[in-house]
Amino acid sequence: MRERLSGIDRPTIVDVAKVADVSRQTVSRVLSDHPRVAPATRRRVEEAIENLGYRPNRMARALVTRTSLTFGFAAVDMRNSHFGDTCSGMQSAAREHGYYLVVTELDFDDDRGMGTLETLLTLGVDGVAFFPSFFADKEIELFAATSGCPVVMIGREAKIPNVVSIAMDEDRAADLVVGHLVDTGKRRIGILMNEMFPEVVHGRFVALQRAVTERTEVGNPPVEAGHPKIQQGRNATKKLLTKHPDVDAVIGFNDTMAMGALLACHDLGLRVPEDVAVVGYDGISFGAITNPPLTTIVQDSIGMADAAFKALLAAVQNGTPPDGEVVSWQPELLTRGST
Amino acid sequence: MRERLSGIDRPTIVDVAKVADVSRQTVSRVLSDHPRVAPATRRRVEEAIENLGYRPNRMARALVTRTSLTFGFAAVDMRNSHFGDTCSGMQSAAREHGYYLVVTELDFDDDRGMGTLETLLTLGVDGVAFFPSFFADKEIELFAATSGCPVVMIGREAKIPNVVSIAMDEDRAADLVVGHLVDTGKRRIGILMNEMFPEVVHGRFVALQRAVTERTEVGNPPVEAGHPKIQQGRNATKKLLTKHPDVDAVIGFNDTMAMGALLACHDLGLRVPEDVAVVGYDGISFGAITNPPLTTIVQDSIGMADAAFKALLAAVQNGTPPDGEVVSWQPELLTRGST
DNA sequence: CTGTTAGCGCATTCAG
DNA sequence: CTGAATGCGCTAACAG
Repeated sequence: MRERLSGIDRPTIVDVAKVADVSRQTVSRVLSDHPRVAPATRRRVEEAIENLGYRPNRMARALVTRTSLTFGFAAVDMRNSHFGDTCSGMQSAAREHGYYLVVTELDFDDDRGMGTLETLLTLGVDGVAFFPSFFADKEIELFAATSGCPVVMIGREAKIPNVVSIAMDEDRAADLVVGHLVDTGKRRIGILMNEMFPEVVHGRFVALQRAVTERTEVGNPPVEAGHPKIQQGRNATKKLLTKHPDVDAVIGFNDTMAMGALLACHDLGLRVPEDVAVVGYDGISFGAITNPPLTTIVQDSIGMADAAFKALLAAVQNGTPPDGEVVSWQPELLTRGST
Repeated sequence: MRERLSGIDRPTIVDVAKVADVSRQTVSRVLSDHPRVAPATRRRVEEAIENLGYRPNRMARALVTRTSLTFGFAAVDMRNSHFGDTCSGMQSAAREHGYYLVVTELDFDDDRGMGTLETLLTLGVDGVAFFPSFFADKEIELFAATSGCPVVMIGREAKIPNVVSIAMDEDRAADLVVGHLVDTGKRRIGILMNEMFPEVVHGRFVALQRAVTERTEVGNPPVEAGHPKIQQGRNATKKLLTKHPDVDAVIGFNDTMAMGALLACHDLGLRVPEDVAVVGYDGISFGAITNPPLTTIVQDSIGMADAAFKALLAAVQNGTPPDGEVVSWQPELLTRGST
């Protein structure tokens, strides 16, 4: 037997069979809880498994069953709380159902990430869930068509064949945010946009623009863009407030940018929320400790993760790929000191 | 051919061979960049691959080569910045070297996580890196002995056979923190400990206790424990400061707990750092936006991730398992407004 | 209830 | 330079 590079070889089903003095097939039956195995035989096999420290090789199993009980998950940055929460949520859901989650990060600089999703496929996952970030709808459609497994997209509301889309209701979120700002007396609202992923940003941007136009007297809101990070949010806010000194409220694409806005206001000697109100999106836990604490749109990451897993599971169990279904999720406004 | 549950079947090497009118082996040679393939043949095969959208099945390949070009990574919570940064760092390192990282979260409530590491193995990874969190040294030793692949542990300094340990120099970190506090005039230092993972905590705790005892006049420092979260840090700090009103500095097990300490001081009407100084561990980015900004011990997550990957790669390439090596990493103190 | 045969998709011998 | 056989570890289908 060729040895693994690492030295020690793990026992195989044959080793177990030999020790238990049965055929491989019987061992296989014990492993899969097949009913028709004599109790005594079963015991012998289980003992052998225990003694040898045997663990079935899931790759070999998947090769023949064409099912790995594994789903893939991908996002650009697991440390981003919304992505991370969703990832954790899917891990839990998967575990509960005897599934396993293979997680990988998408790299914008690399191959724009599509190759990473492909690699996930070659690893034999039964389905894929991911945050589309910088992918175009067309790319996703092509991927889904050739993937040979169910595909779930989280965070963008788009009707794509063979893809289930799970996303927050951006219109509702925008109405909540803008409505709240207007209710608290704000009249000139600026927006901090994410320049990194135009595709995903689009829905949120359009919704915000509509809500601002509808609910305030000034037409199109002033916009600055930057990467969705604290420092970039800070810089973008400074530019925004310098160009438009009448702005009395800033909406950040996400909480991180909004945190930057908080810092920018401090830099410029503006009081929050008296001079400028600040709102973010996501509801990350660190929003509670900023000064003042951040008002934000909370997405139900866990609920969405659960829905994503269920969609994948249903598709696998029914043997039918998903069909352009869109699952809409309701946002909530968490009001804190920054507004 | 049996169909996948999901319907569409992905093309195999045989399909490519048929289209290119060659044998499977020739396709295999093209895939592995074997030199002795006629240019014309190679072109035909490459075209067929392109047209069919063929991607090699890594499971089948791993089964015969006994190498998956995949490493496993596990930690309790990817959203924890230090874990997340390390994970990202390993992803990058892996990508650069043609490797792939399979990430999974350890679940304390489940099986205390060891089963999760086992599952990683059954997935066919060539090596495993993980944060030991709640694992005992003995458990890890057993796992490493039977894993059949190199094992790297990050975040605990322990000499375990067949395991490379990559960890921060806790003594040095403790000296930096306590030295700094003493230098700024603090005399009565309290500690916020992590009650969740006694094993990993131990090293940091012992180091801090020693440093405090050595550098201040009061002997053993007062300690409160809680989960490594903001609210738990807040509660623990309140208890600590109520029981010991003379405490003028609080060291948090990590930044999150230290943030809780900041809130607790605010709750109690204490000024930071005048009345009570606060220090954390990790150097997470949100530490920059607290009020006041958090002084913290910064670990070089990326560097450690790189070292972990390199250790795994070296072990695989040399065909020898690691042998209880301990790689020590130097901490740095990032001084900000909270001290 | 248990064993035998066949083959999942691929790479590694060994022949031509 | 290319093809045919063999087997990685496992399960499905069929015998008995």
